[in-house]
Amino acid sequence: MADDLRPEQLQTYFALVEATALLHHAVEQHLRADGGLSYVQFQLLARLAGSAGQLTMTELADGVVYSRSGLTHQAGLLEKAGLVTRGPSPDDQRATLVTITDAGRALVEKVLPGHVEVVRSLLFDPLSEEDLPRLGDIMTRVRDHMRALPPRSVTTRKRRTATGDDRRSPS
Amino acid sequence: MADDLRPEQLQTYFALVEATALLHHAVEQHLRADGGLSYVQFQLLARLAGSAGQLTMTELADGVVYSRSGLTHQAGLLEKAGLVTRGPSPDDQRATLVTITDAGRALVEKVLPGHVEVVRSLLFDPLSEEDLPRLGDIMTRVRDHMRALPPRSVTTRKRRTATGDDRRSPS
DNA sequence: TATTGTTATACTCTATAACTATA
DNA sequence: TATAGTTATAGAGTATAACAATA
Repeated sequence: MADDLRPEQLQTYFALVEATALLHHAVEQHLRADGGLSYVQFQLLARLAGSAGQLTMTELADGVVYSRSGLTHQAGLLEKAGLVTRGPSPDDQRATLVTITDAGRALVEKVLPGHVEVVRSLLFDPLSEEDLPRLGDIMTRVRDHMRALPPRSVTTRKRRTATGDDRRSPS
Repeated sequence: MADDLRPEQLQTYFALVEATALLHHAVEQHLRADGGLSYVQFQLLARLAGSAGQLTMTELADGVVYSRSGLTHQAGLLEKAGLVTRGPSPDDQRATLVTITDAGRALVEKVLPGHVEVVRSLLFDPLSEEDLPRLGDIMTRVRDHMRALPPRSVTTRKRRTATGDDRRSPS
């Protein structure tokens, strides 16, 4: 299992993956139970609430969802729930402007305290005052590094599914 | 958006979430393209390869999957792909013993170098020699903290779906 | 009675491809 | 021609509940 990374690195990688998986899971649980939202949906709403209230689909997608259709789907769900509205953009006729509604803002505000509480109790509680800037600095650097590297879609090959049905039988 | 966490904490949280999301996505892309495996499937195989080659379903599930049926499903896929076998345990007649096959080991070994390369280039490249032990220490502490806290299932409420169909019409 | 695991089922998320329309 | 967005569709992942068998 220690192929090429030093044991130190491997251990760090595993700890990071497991910790963030647990955090993500806990946060999703809370958002679902407390607001009926998935994490992606929460991110979209939070982004809208933070950015003057309305964004175009492309702006909204950036960094949150990895495919156009995925965002269309999520935006549709949010719209159906009355949390956002969609309308044409005055600047660019091709663009769709997504606007957060009062209900959307209210939901974000309702959910936020609990969300923050989960994050604090799980992530920040075990950290010292020194850890915080270190972790922040490190992860910011890693994030910026990753943002810079791949042009957002990494080849998207044909998807051989080792575990998928081989479908050698005719039907 | 700065509800209760200090701006420093919020920024750290966001950086962590985005960086790990990007890392996770990149790793999944690679595993899928190079081995036809999801990340969960890879984790299961790697775990088996590391742990003497065979584990019971419950042991295997620990920390990887969050529901029994989910693991049964994944194990079924891996078995169908010839990467593991399942059989009764001699110790406990209720238990199912999952064993990695030669093909399973081979696949792990085939995929591992690329996996490691992705992790190195995305996560460790931008880190200094000092960052590594700091990150490792911090995330280990966070992980252990999280492992200790919740008994693995956090209430699992009724799941009100704000974005789901309200289904007020009698159907 | 508690635990291990499977089955059936349903739902959510995500992605690909084809398409429309504007720039 | 390139970009913005939608639609249709399909596939993968995960969870709940009901169940069978063993401890």
